[in-house]
Amino acid sequence: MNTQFKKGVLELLVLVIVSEKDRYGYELVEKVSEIVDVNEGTIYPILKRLTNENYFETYLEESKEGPVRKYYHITVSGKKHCKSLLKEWFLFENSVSNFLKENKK
Amino acid sequence: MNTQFKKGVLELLVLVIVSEKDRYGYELVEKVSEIVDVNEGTIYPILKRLTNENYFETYLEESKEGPVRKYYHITVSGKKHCKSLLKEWFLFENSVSNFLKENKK
DNA sequence: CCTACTACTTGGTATTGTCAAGTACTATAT
DNA sequence: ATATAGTACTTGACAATACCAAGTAGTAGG
Repeated sequence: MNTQFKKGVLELLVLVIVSEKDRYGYELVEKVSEIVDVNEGTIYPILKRLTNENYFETYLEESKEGPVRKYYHITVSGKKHCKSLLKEWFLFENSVSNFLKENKK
Repeated sequence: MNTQFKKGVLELLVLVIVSEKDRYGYELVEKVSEIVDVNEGTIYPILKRLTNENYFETYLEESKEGPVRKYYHITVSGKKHCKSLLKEWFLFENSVSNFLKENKK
């Protein structure tokens, strides 16, 4: 799958998934992978970035199946950011796909 | 508009526009701008790249309204590339948008 | 001859994804 | 007890692509 298409979109997917409920990194990698192929080394930096930008807050929780998990919780600012990214994505996607569909004819 | 969303998509738009008929650079900048905001300095490097990869052939033609125009013509290999990128885009776009729409509920 | 529009080029920068390797914990089987 | 597999996270070097700004140059109109 074209790597470039994912740029920016992975951030949006992560935001939406964490919006739904708190998640830990490894879980996010799996969730996102169900939608598009993605690498661990891609998701963790996104989480770090979004946390630095105050879109996420984190806390630790022990697990019986392995090492401690770092959970991500979306902040108010994160929700706003998510909403505005969502809007932008649909605007973008619509204008691109409409153009492409028209030009296919 | 989110810069990152455009990554890879601009190449696809350029390929589709040139598929329809031969175009020169400046014209392409205008055409693409109708779909998504874009910079001159972004389109020209794409054209150079696609030409280097033998997806385009070029020829010069004089113009009455300004300097000589460099026209881009799509090659057989370019058409193939365009088709496969189109497929990838729709696969990608569909799985992302479907997920986002479901998660909005 | 000055300005605007057309047309293309180039160089430096920022962002983001990939790959590969490494650390470390738990559970299960040998 | 130890080797393996699965879970969980981190890091660093690298590649691709978009942006901005500036520069070159031709044509047309005031």
